[in-house]
Amino acid sequence: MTDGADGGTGGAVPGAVRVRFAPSPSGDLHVGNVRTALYDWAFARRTGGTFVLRIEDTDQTRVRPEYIESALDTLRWLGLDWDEGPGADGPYGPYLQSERLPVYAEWVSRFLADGHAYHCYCTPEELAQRRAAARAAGGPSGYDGHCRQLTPEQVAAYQAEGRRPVVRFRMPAGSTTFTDLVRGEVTFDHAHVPDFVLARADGAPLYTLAVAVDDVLMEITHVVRGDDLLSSTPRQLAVYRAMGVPDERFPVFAHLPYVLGPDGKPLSKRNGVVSVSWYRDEGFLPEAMGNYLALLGWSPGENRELFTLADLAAEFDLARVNKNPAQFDARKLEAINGDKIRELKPADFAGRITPFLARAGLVADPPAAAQAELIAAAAPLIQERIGRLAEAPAMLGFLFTGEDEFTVDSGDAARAFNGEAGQALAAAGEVLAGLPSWDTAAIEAALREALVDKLGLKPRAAFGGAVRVAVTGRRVGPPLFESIELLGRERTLGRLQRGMDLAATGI
RNA sequence: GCCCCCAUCGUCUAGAGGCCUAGGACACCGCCCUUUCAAGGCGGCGGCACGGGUUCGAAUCCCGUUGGGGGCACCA
Repeated sequence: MTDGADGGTGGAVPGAVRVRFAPSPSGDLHVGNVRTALYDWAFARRTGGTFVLRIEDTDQTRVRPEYIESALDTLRWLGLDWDEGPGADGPYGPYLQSERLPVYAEWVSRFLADGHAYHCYCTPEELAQRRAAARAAGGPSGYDGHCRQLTPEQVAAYQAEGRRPVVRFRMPAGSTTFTDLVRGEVTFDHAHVPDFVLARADGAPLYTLAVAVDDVLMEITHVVRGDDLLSSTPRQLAVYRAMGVPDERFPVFAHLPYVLGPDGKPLSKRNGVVSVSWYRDEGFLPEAMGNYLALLGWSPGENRELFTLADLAAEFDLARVNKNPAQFDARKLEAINGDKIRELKPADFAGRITPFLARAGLVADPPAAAQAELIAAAAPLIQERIGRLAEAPAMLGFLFTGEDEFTVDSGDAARAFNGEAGQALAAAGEVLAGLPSWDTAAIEAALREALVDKLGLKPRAAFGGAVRVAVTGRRVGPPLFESIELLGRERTLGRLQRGMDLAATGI
């Protein structure tokens, strides 16, 4: 089907490839869905093809409209732009299956007319009963073809009972073999591919119909999707044939291995946090999420792990996709996130933590000019100290908190305000009060002389203990001297005094 | 039960018969650096699921076992 000279998986004819990502909006996109979207996108970009986004919202009982918007949001956030789809009209739209119902209805009646499909009057109870019996007998337990050749009398009888029929596809005998770009050659005997339902009794089309019809009509050339759909592939191929599509024009399939939850079990709501939007809210960068997810089943080789979306678009190759499932590991994600955070230009980083500071109520939204200035000055102090943007408020809160609201962490205070704390705080206050120039170097020199040289404190105790807790409220935070400079003399002295009071009263 | 898929350190992976006494990353543990915490540097721990073949030679090929996953829906 690709007539390019190399004919390989990574070098199809530019412009000829059409790949689609087809989420069902019945929940937030989880890391597995997004990994699939990422590979779809990367494959399209790598081959110079078209990336199509199609929303599979045929099941009105499970679909929620708000999930469509959140899915689009998540893809945009990651930087996965689509060439056709919602908000990007193309020649094959509409791209919401719920807006394509007449198309499916048309194919249902054609299949009914030409014998590729038939009405099935079996009730769910009857099916369940026969399924159980078939399984007990040790055979395949799919639909048994009960309604394949109903006589007009039988049909009349069922209708007289008030039964409403579903439409089933008449799966031909034989077997299906296809070459999966990830799995290799796969064969299914049709004894295990039962006649499946195309449309419900009320006429609503099912995935089995819509997916095949749309892939054909939208001229999709590559179906790159999750492994869970591998065994449904023979059904799609059979529908293509029924539609009259010649074999050589069938899309090529590539089934991606599962992404498992942190516990090694399949993803589900009960299985840890796997919603991508949750990670966005926690301060993971889209760059990190994209990089990490790409690594779940693919590798650029040569021990390289850090790369950009652009790199992925240039290098992604389905032939290098692993066959085995990958377990999601939030710690590795956070490690990569830390790397990506440190790669940011300081101004960029400041801009990224700002929304988190605003959400925490530390600055206005948008920040006042003075606040923005302070953010810009303070951001570099924590850029290599946090793994998630959401950690910024705790690290910088002391700078943005008014003196009447400022509090000291009681646990940290208990550990820091001991023995010589009062003495150290007093010495620090004294030397800082008379410091001629207020800058980091001068502050450091003065505190070193007062606390280390004169009081004999170890640097660790002098700068990691009482003074730090009194000034910043916590034992962990940005470097002390820079923090004091940014805080200013007046506020610093006030906090040292409060620290002395606390130390004296034994908190 | 029947069918299909998968199998390298705890996790993600490199590895496409000799380059492997299996490399990297995360995590973990030491040490160094150091104003807390990080970051960074150095080192350590740790794996080819098992059993048969094929081959001069197997993590790499074949078969089986075991284990895991998926399907057998009027979900996708």
